Amino acid sequence: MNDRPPDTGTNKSALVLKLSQCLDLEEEDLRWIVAFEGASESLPAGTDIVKQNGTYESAAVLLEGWCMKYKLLPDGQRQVVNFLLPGAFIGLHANLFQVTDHAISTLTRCRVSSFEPQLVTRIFRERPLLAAAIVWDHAREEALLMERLASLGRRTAYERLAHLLVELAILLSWRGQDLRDGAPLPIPQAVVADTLGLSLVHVSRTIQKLREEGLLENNNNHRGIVLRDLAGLMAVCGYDETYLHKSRLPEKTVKSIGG
Amino acid sequence: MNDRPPDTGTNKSALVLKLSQCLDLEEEDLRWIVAFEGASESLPAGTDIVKQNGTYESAAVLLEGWCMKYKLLPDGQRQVVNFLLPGAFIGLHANLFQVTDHAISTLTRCRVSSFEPQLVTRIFRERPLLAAAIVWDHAREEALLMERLASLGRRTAYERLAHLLVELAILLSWRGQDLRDGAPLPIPQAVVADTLGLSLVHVSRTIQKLREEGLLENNNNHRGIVLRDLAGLMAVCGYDETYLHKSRLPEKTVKSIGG
DNA sequence: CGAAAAGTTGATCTACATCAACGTGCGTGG
DNA sequence: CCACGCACGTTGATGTAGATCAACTTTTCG
Repeated sequence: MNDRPPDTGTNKSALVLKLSQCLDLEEEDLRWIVAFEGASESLPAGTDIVKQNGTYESAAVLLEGWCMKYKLLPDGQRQVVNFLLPGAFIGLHANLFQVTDHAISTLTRCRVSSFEPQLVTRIFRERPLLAAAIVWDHAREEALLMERLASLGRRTAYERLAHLLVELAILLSWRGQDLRDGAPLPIPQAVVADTLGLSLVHVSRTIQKLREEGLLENNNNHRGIVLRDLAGLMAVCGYDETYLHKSRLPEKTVKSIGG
Repeated sequence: MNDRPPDTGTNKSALVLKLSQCLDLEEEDLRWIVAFEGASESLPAGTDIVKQNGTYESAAVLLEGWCMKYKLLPDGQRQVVNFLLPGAFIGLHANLFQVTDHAISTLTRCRVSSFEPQLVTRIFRERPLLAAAIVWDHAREEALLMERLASLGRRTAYERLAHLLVELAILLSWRGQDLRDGAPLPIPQAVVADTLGLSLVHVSRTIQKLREEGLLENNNNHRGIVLRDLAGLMAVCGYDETYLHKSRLPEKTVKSIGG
């Protein structure tokens, strides 16, 4: 799963860590990225960062903690679209759209640092290779979304849950964290339900089942999901990580832009 | 639904038509776009344009006809991700990823014109405002995907179908076509099923129901879906078109890039 | 310590899947 | 031009994954 030894990410910023996955950042790129990570702000769990049908105030980078991006339907139901991990952009669409079609809120205490949306447009004008890295990141987000769609459309509850957990475990492992070390997911079951298109009750039962199969830890303190058998979970859902696109920008793209 | 009189699109290319939605294209932009639409090729219905787990050969623009983008799961099931209408890019990710995580094939006879993927990177370097328009288009695709996810996660079969039909009707109306004029959708029910995460049989029954309600045409020749009452369909699913982002690039973005 | 958030469990219900057979229209080749 | 075959669609009977309703723990936190 990991070709290269995981970077613990203690010195590098999460954003640098992420963008480094697709190309070798130069000194100047790092200077640009520093501008993203200026003054940071700490937000408690349950804070709304972006409100649906609102306007984009500012853009930000998530430095620490977990967020979720979700949509509210007219009848009050909620669909969680994805989870934001450190290094994720928040509200990057500020440059593209006037009105938000989704909401974002924190799942844990978070550190975020906001920046002027114009910063991105300047990168587009002055640093096209770094712009490509941002587009690359965006395209990968979309790839995750497509896979989630396939889950909701064609997988059973059992498979969906396993698939989600494997995905998160892999994404975290890229950041040097490891869910197999007994760290619980900071996601309440109600949120899992709204992510996978299931009812809260059925999520609870499905987790039970995964615990009985020995795939999840049998935690007595009834709180949080703890992985136990990653390979088993992957087998359950026929996990294929192609869609994560763990690969660098093609050489010819870099050449063609960066010259 | 339509603020501006619909452009019939007979003179302008579909791609120009689409990108014009977000900004006023200049002469030079048009020259770049012409490069996308060089020699065109005609493909019969049912042609695979992009194969899953393959490599990106070339990129293309869809000039005429309908395509679908879909994923195949390990167990052979299929999830349709979205439909491509004239003006859509095909395989634009060639610049970003090595391996495809989805497939694309034609639903009708199509005209496509392929171009060197490098063309896009050159636009990124030399014509950032046009690059922004391409990113804008990509972001809008993602917005549709999010809404589809919400459908699969939280809407009933009846609502899902209505929502899909309204969405397609609106997208077509932007191109000057109108589904209410009795034109049938070129989408077989099996494909609708794989789009909405339903079984073929249930799609058939759900269509029946919409016909009984007078929302769809009661076509006797048992082929194709024909709209009848668009407002009724919108009411059924609580349609909110915010996510279509029918708005131009914000002025400050244009200024900030285009100077 | 009390209240609210999070999770569990059981009973019942239903939207949708599955299985199976049949109708309809279209294209192709003889 | 007819006949065969196939893609597409319909219909009915039955099965089931997951929703819903409701009561009850357990944990967290003010």
